[in-house]
Amino acid sequence: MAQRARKREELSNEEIARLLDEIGDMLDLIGESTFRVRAYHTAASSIRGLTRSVVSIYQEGGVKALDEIPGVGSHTAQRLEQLITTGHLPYYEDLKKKIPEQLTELLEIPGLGPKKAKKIYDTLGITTRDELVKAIQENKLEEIPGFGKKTAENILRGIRQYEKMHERILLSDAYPIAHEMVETLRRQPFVDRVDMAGSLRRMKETVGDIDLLASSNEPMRVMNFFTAMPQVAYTLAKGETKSSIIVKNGLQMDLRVVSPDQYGAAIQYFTGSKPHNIHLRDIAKARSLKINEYGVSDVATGDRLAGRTEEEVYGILGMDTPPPMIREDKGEIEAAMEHRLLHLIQLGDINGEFHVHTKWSDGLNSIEDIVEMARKLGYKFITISDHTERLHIAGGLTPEELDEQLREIAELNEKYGDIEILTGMETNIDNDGNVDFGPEVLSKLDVVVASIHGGFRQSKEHITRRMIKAIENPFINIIGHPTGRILGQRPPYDIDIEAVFKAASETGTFLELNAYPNRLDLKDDYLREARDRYGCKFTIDTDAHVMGHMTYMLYGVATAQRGWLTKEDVLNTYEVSQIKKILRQKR
DNA sequence: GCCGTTTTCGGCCCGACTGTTTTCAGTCG
Repeated sequence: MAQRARKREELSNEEIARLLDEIGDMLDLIGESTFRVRAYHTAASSIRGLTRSVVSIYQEGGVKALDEIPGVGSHTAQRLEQLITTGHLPYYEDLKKKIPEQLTELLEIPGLGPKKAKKIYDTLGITTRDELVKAIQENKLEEIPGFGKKTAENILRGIRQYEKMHERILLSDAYPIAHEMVETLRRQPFVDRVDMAGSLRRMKETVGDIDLLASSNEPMRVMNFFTAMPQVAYTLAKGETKSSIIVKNGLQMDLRVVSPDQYGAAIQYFTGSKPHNIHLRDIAKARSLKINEYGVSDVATGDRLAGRTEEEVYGILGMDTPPPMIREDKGEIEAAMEHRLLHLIQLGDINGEFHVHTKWSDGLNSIEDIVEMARKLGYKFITISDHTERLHIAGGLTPEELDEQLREIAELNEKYGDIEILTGMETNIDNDGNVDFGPEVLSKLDVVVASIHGGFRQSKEHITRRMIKAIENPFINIIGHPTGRILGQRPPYDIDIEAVFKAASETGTFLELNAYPNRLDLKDDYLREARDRYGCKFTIDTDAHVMGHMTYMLYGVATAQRGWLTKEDVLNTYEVSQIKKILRQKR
């Protein structure tokens, strides 16, 4: 009994979201109303964005509180209650009996949707990708009415593409490629404007593909150029306004071309997100307006009213223009309507950072290299924060080595008049919540970052206790990468994040937004919640181990923007004298 | 299934491209 109760308690938001997504897919396969299908996916997506666990929301506020989650209505609320209290969901289990186990996996193949998947299953009894590949190779698929050789080929290619990279790729892997492509297109005389669009322009931590938008009076020339570039592996679709290619590393890249006077409407449309656009269209509709990628028009007269610039499109709806990074339909539309959008932090606001490694521990550069890089970035300060001794694998510093390092930093501070080098360390939070050094060592430093580097599988209570003990340590200023996730590799450790926010806020401990592209930890939703509900303050740090990593600040700031952070929320934007004063206040 | 400045019922964003189709369904974003 205790075992079952414990199991139920551990039901995570991600598990619940996956279950709802799966229900949506199954309903799609049996031909249910697309609106009902969408409702399940919307609910799943909404739950993924929550900072509080659905289980605790239910425990505190019951079904009513569940119903208040956006996109979750009374039906789903009741189903969630059933799931939470009994550990079972008969509705889901009944659906599973109707639909073969792996059939929903076929929906993940690009180019294969619910209708075709169902038809393939009904006629050939196929439920897995392997069976599907075999059927295509034996030319069985093209015999199905409505299918042909081309369809079979496309599905096979879709399967290969899926197998090659069904995971989303890191922003930092897509961004430079897209940037180069934009620059190349921009140089062509027949191209008017080009920009990144989609999740890339919104700077999401991972992206599924690369969306580009161009304007031109000669769209076909743009498309011919685009699909003939040397990077193209093959062309998925090519038209006058839209083309899709797969580039040689397996990434999909879509290019849309519109005429110059439609650019604003198009960049708005193709930036998304989808929920943001759907909400926007809803508002337009209520005002008898129609928005598409070519402009905003009056439904009654058909007159085109806006579309040249993005500001025009939002303006005609009575809204300010929300920055792309927050267009997720998480309140930004209401804020834009009421002219209360925040002025978000900008890359140029960053005066320096607090978490950089050198070859004193596991970094590759000298302190001086790092300082030179910081000057190149226009920083007013930089912090050297190497690992400490008990993190052996990272060549952590002993107290004696630290003293030596402090002497070197003092010399460099003499040498450079235009930048200040702060002394620091990234110390390890051990299994009991203690760190390597005591006050006699820590008090020598300007900044102490403390992070968890092991024991990821400990219980939620244990990890939370460790973390809070570190937060309560008067010498610890910053908690490094607070959830420990590595995108695409390791989930966050199980921690009571709200307790962490609360303790950090109460003690004046900063939470790091680690800008390293596979961390971006804290993530966007957490940043916003920590600031709005608990009044937390943050630092943005690259955790650079090579000086080139320091340019990752770009991704950190973008994530901060996605978390609605302003300059005031982030310590890096303050003057050095203020920073030193603020850091001393905790001791 | 969700939701409310037309609505507690009746809507639900909108258009491009492809393929197997003689007029459109399926898929995608």
